[in-house]
Amino acid sequence: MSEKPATHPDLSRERALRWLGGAGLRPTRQRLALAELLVGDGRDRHVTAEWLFAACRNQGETVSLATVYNTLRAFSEAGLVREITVDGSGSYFDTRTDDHPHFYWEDTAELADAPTSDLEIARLPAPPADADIARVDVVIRLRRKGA
Amino acid sequence: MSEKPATHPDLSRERALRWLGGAGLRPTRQRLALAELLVGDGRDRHVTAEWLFAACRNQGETVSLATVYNTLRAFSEAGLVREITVDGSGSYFDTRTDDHPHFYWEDTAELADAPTSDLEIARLPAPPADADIARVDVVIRLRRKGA
DNA sequence: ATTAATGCAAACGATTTGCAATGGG
DNA sequence: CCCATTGCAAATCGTTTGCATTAAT
Repeated sequence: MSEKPATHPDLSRERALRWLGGAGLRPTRQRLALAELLVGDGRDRHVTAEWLFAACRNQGETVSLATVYNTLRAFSEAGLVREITVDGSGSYFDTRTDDHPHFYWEDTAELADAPTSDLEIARLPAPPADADIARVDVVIRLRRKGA
Repeated sequence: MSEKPATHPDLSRERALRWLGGAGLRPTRQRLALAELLVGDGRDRHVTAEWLFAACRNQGETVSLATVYNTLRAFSEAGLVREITVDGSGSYFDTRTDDHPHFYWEDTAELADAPTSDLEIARLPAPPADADIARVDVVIRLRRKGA
């Protein structure tokens, strides 16, 4: 219901534009709308395709669900977002693209950043000789107390 | 094509029987067949439903794919296996049910145990006050060198 | 103009479910 | 015998794709 933008609208648009431009992606109307929802306020975000689709429509923008999926894949391949799958049903897209731990609420299926500074992996298993580590995913599954 | 059982057939059957019994699950013909494939030789295993289905048929056992799925879910709920989802398409079932790190080969989509002893998490982010940690999933994604 | 991006609807693959048939305890 | 388990086929869910239309550069 709240129509108040989180930050100055022009700044949000500006950020989205730079974000797309930096990856060499054409700033179409729908990409811009999606990008604004993702990085408009500069905060990190974990969204599902469905969520983004709904959010976009709420702003009055017209986008098809297929385009949301295709766009998220494009963003992902361009390195703008990172795809994370935590349980079989649906994946999340994280605007923060470096290795960092996540909290996952099992009851609400919400994904959030865990404080990075508090994770310290002292020793990581050495990869087999013919392999490089592409990335390390750490998901801390949370259960509400007294559930 | 190899018809040679990995271990003594009776021992394998025996193990499967105890495994099911310990969880209070009725040892039907198909559950027994699946259980043998999973724990018959005492080694830890990471299987997909499709793999298990195929493996079962190769032994000449008749099982429906639906039953494989339902049975894996039953095993999972009984705490006999742990379900792991690493990327959107399909989940793995691990016969080892404690927290431990995994290697994931991005090119072949294979999941394997990473040497546990080599992982050391010095500090884990503290869970929010109203939450308990249900489990911690660590997946080390591997990319073949020079790919 | 040329080429890429969009939207729809149909296609998809993994998993689940309804329900009748079967089989353990 | 009774209730759990099975199997099949149809249903579901998230995601992708083919292709004609539209919009960027």
